[in-house]
Amino acid sequence: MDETISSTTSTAPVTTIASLGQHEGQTVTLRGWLYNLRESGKLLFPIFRDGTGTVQGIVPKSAVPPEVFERIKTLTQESSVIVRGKVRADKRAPGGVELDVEDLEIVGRVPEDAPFPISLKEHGVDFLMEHRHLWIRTPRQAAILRTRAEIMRAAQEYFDTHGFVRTDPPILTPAACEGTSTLFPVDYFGDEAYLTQSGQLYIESTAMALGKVYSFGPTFRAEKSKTRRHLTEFWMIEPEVAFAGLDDIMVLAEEFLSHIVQRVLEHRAADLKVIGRDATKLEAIRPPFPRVSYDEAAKMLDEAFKAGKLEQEFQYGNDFGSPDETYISSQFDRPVMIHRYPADIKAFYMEPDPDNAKFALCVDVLAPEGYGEIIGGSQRIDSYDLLKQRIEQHGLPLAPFEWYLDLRRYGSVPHAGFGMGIERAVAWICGLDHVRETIPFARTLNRIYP
RNA sequence: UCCUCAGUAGCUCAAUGGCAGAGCAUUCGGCUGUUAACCGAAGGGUUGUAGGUUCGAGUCCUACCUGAGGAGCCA
Repeated sequence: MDETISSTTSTAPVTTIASLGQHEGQTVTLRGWLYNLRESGKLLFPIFRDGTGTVQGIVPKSAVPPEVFERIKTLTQESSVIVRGKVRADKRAPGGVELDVEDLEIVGRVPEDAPFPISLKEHGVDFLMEHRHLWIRTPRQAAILRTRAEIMRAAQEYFDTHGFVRTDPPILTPAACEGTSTLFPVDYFGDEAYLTQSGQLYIESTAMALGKVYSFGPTFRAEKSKTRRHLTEFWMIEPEVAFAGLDDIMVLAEEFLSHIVQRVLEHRAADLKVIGRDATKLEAIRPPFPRVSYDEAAKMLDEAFKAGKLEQEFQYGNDFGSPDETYISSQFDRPVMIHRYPADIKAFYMEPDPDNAKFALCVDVLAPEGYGEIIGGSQRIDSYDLLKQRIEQHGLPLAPFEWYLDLRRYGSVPHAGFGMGIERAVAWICGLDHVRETIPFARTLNRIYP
């Protein structure tokens, strides 16, 4: 297919815009779309994009046949094209190179009376989300999606090279995992099933089979949350480790996050620049991360309130609110790990702190710059009796958890793990103000189109 | 679920209760180095919906719809 499409216009080798730097002085073929067209008299400046980047072409009227000049002059935004041209280094070009266009073939022409809806000027959120399928063509959105892919790749790479086996839990589940969040119900041949809100309970069982495991897939929350941090469908990567405690997974979390950030800095520096992300803030992301206990964090919030830096007084014993998290994370230049929350406000399966059973052996990792919680994890209860007791205390039925209790009947061991929300991590690493731009098609409270 | 804000041309926004406008996009014309190019011209409107107040409503009032930001809850 590619051969027939490119051969009609050009016999020059097909390449991508991102790799034009290696083709200086050569005549090449590009396949892509017209991003913008500027003109100055007998000079045309078409800007092409191909998914790897953008490059400006230059077309002097005297340099091409009249019909080619006219074809480019009347080209419409986002028409698809195959271009042949000579790569030339130019200091004026943002990417360092320009293309002296020799010939151009139109593959799919956008009609004048129905132009591409997304102009280079500003647009509102509603309009952009309604045209998300087209919005992702713009350089900034493409850069974000490439960075998301890099983050996902780096996350998997970390676990794959550290002895973890990927074991993905089911998406259709018979009951709530934690009994807290609101779930999406689906009809399962006449029975009610739910879309998973976390694969954790399942990977606890695969960890007992394989030692170190992780899962990576979509999760669903039907909460009516309407903020810059919430999606109803989001991706989570969750490691679970047998014979591990809270301290082990805190070390794991800081090394894991540092690896991801360093990979993005290595491989996606150009995209970070397009996005406008201050990379120096990311360069500080290396172990060790600060560790703050719930009690210490509560003290920080107390002092901040007294100093007038927080509007609302923190009530000891509660979970931190968004403004609280923002304040705490703003005190550090790298993610901060808050550990040992009160057991009452945490999930039923968390191991109590042996030093003080009021607290749970759990950790939340708050990203810097006010991005809030990106990781939540804990050591899991390994005692059969205690786990059973906790299920009952939380008013949950035992029957759906029998398989989960089996893990404590047959060779139970201390184990721990965490989950990282990919979209929040992407939002932080890219410096975005909303998670809706971190995923190709965001699912939010009020939007399921396109 | 609660609080706040917004809805006017395809898009982004103006318009003291008194003739509905600009920029971008589109079309036409000009310009040989433009960087969201620029300059000139043209076409483009049931002001979210339904009521109400008024001589007169885009503007004021009521209800509803839609969206956004935040709270709660969470990753």
